[in-house]
Amino acid sequence: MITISLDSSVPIHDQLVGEFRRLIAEGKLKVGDELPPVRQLAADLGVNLNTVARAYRELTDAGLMSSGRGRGTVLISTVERKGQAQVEARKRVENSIANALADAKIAGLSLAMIEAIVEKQVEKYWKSM
Amino acid sequence: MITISLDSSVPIHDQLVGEFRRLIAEGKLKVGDELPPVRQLAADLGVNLNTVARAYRELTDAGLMSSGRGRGTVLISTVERKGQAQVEARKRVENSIANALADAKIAGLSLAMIEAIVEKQVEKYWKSM
DNA sequence: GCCTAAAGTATCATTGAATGATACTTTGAT
DNA sequence: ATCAAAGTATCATTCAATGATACTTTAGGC
Repeated sequence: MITISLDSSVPIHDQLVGEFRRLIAEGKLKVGDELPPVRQLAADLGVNLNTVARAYRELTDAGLMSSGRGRGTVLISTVERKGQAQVEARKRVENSIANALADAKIAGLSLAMIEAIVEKQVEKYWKSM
Repeated sequence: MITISLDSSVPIHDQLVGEFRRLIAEGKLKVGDELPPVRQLAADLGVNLNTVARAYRELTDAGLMSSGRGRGTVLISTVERKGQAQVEARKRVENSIANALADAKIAGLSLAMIEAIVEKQVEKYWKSM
C-alpha cells in the first residue's frame, strides 16, 4: 500500500507523508483506521523506525492522526487547514503545478497528455467516494 | 526575474533550475539569450556562486544551455528529452500532480479552484507564444 | 489487579548532500 | 599581448536526514 524510493532525493519521511496523504485523498484510509506500528512499517520498507515515527508525527501535527505510546496511531481526520491556511495551500499547489507543467512542456509532452493526467487524478480524488 | 526562498527545504540549486525551466516554458527566455554571470546572479540572490554554477551545470547537462569559461552561459534549446526519457518525464509529472492534488484535497480546496489553477498555467505554457 | 508485550518517544551518533571560501583556467575585447 | 571577466575545480563546513539504542506508556491476558 505504501511504496518509497530509497535513492530518491526527496527525504524518506517526506515520501511517507506524501503516501499517506495520497491514501487519505483517495479514500483508502478512513477515519478510525489504524496505521501500522512504526517498527513494522520501518521493517517492511527497510528504513529506520525514527523515520516512520517522524512521518507519523508530522501527520499528527497536521491534525490528521493521533498517536500515543502503547496506543498506536489512528486516522482522526481527512481534512486539515481552514481559513488562512488555505491561502498557503493554494500557493503551494499553484507552485507545484507550475513546476510540473514546465517540466512537461520542456520534456515535450503534449497538452492532451497533460489534460489526461490531470483528469485521471481529479477522478481519483474528487469523484471516488 | 528569478526569485528563491533561502529558508525553503528545497535546495537552492533545485529552485534555480526550476525557475529557469519556468522561464523557458513561459517563453521569457529564448534560444540565444545569455544568462547572467554566476557571480552576478549569486550576488543578487545572496547565495554562493557555486550554487548558481551548479544550477547552470544541471541545465547544461540537460541540453538546454551551453557554458564555457570566459564565454558565459547561453540558452541553446527549449526542449530536452526525446523518446524513452519522455516516459520518465510522464511519470514525474504524474507523480507531482498527484501529490499536489492530494495536498489540495486535504487542505479543503474546491475542485473548481484546482481546475482554475491548472487552466491558468496551461494558458501560460501552451498558449502564450 | 499485576505483568508483560507492544506501542510511540526521546536522546545521541553518524553520515552525506548542500553550501561556502578560495584559487585556477579560459576566453574575448582592447 | 594584456587584462578583466567568465566558468571550473578543490577543499572545508555545516546542517538535515537517518540510524542505533534506551526509555515510557498503554492495553490485554492470566
